[in-house]
Amino acid sequence: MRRVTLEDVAAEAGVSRALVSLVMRDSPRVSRASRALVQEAATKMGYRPNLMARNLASRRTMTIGVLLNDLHNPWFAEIADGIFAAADAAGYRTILGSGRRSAVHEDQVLESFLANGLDGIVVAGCRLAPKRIEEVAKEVPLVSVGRAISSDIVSTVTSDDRMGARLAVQHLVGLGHRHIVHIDGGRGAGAAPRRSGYLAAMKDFGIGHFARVIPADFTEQAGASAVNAMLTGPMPTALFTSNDLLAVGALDRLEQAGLDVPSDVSIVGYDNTSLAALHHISLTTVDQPREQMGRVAFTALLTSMTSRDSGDPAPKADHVVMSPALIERRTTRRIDS
Amino acid sequence: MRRVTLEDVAAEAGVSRALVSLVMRDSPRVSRASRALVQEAATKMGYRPNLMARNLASRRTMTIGVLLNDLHNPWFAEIADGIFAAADAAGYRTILGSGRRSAVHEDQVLESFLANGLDGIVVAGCRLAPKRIEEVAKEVPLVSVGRAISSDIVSTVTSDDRMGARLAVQHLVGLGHRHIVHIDGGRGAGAAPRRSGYLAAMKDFGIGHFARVIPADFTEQAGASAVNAMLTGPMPTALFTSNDLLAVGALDRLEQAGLDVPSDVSIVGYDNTSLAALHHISLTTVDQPREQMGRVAFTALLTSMTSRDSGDPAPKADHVVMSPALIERRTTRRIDS
DNA sequence: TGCATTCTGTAGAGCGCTCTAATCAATGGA
DNA sequence: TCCATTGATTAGAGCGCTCTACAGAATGCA
Repeated sequence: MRRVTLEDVAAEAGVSRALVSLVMRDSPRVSRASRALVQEAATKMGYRPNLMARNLASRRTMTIGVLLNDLHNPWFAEIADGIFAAADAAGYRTILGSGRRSAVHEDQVLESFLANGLDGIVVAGCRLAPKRIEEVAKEVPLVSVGRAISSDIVSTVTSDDRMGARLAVQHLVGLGHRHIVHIDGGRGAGAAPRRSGYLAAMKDFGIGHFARVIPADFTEQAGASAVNAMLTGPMPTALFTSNDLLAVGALDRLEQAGLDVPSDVSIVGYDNTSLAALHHISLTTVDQPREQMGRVAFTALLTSMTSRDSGDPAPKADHVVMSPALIERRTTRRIDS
Repeated sequence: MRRVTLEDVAAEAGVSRALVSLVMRDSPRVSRASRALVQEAATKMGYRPNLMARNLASRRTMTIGVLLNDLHNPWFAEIADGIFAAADAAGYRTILGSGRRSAVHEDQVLESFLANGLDGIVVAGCRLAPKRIEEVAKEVPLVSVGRAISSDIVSTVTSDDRMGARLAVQHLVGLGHRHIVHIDGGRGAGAAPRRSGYLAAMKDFGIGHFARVIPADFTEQAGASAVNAMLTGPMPTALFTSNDLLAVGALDRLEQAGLDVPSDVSIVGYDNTSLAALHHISLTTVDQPREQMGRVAFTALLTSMTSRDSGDPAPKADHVVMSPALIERRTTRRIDS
């Protein structure tokens, strides 16, 4: 039950190995007749090219690796959708690795990608040190999506988180809110610019003195705790949280405390995950064009891969920043005055 | 900037290629002295074994492929967690492929796994025809998780969906409900046994005449529509939905119609996804031990892989069925009588 | 001391494919 | 008719590693 090889097909078809190889790769250099002959033999024998051998010999895999930081977060699934679409169109295979929210695992996955000689790598929401990411990028084209890295060898695709935060504040201010508190995302990807964007916007709208940041991280639990901490003092009229999970946690705790959202408190989340869209939650939030970000990330990677192929000097890394958009749902309301 | 190879390291260390190879594979057949010598040379030169070459030569990859039907569904992330844990412990690498909810993509991913010569494959919630899955299983050890397949070459790990449905009905009956309607999952994995389990349980509890199945599929939208359809007639006191998403959709539509859950209608979902656990939703649901299922799936795969290695006749496929458990939260309540 | 045994290390033939350069037949132009 | 050109095919040398002998040194035992 040995697997069928090129050689077997060649023997069956009565031609050379090289010719079979050419046929398998759709080379235009073979005659119609022999192409048909070989193809027939191949299908008859159930031949399937051995990619390990092919990759080894050709030194390319036509495969990219995508490192997702957390399989549990729908954000990554949507980024991946965009990458898939673009990679498919360009004839690249895609394999996924999960970082399991840990730098150690992320590193393992990258090592494995490298050892397998993949043509390119996309890291999504990667937590690894920028230095490490650059190291990898020296060996193989790499682009980072969702996490900004200032480097001229790794391209990045992000959305403008400062701007997103501003949109959130602007929306709330437009509804008459002044007392707007930010629940922070700690070390999560994008949390820092969202925080600073919030602070800047508050100041710009002349309500900087109301600004207040409650430390937390990207979990529902943290959102609930943050609200808990606020419950003792005077309640703000609005909350802007660094992601949707925080918002949901906050929402829950508020209602538990007998406060109504949005009558008593308005909430704006961030990410527009499928969670926010659930009618039962219906969270006003800030959207990033995730699928598009994935697509653009692949495009950037492709540029880098092809220029490396053609031996050009490494092209200057590209840093694409997308625009976020406010999605208004049912957790925000004009303030009763 | 050529990558450093075994040969380079051997030259640097002044030993043979074979010795370096042995050191890289931690063979006990090398002396302390030469091991140290080689390792030093390797790290100095930044050597990293080329897995394509290694796999080609050794005819094993120490890597398994995991095909996830849908990256957007948290169910898969949790199954994957279990597989990761077990595979790590056994020293296997794991790569992921997404089926993107389509049989075509699933097939592509499997083809790619095969062509890459992976040692084994786990398919999770795979929608491909059983016949096709068996075909693949003939070439490489394969186990299916979350989807039952009656075959004696592909092992399966599932949870007892009929039993899960019975638990749901039993819980509701225990709370005094009789008029319990089932919102169906259509062709989704597990939907059929849940439906038949529901029907059987209703009959067993002597309330078969109340049984009613509303056709739908595994989406929030379908849950809402199903409730919509019910709104015209007399409302049941309880709903058992084929998954959590359906439950959330139903929940939303009910509240929109002015009915309170659980005061007016109780709801039991299925899957115990993270969604159900959100405090804001707090759905009573049926849990499957997903992580454990993933772990067991890998174990079954490992059995199959090792016996294939040692040339034993293919072992009889194993069909593990796990027990579901009812998770009581806040969407069910004793009926007011 | 002699011989079997164990321990280390190495040569060299692949693994299944690609790729360059060469071969050979057919074609066309002068 | 001859030679350059084109088109189709092939030989053969790798790609970077593993693995099966096998060789030589060191050890044990009688």
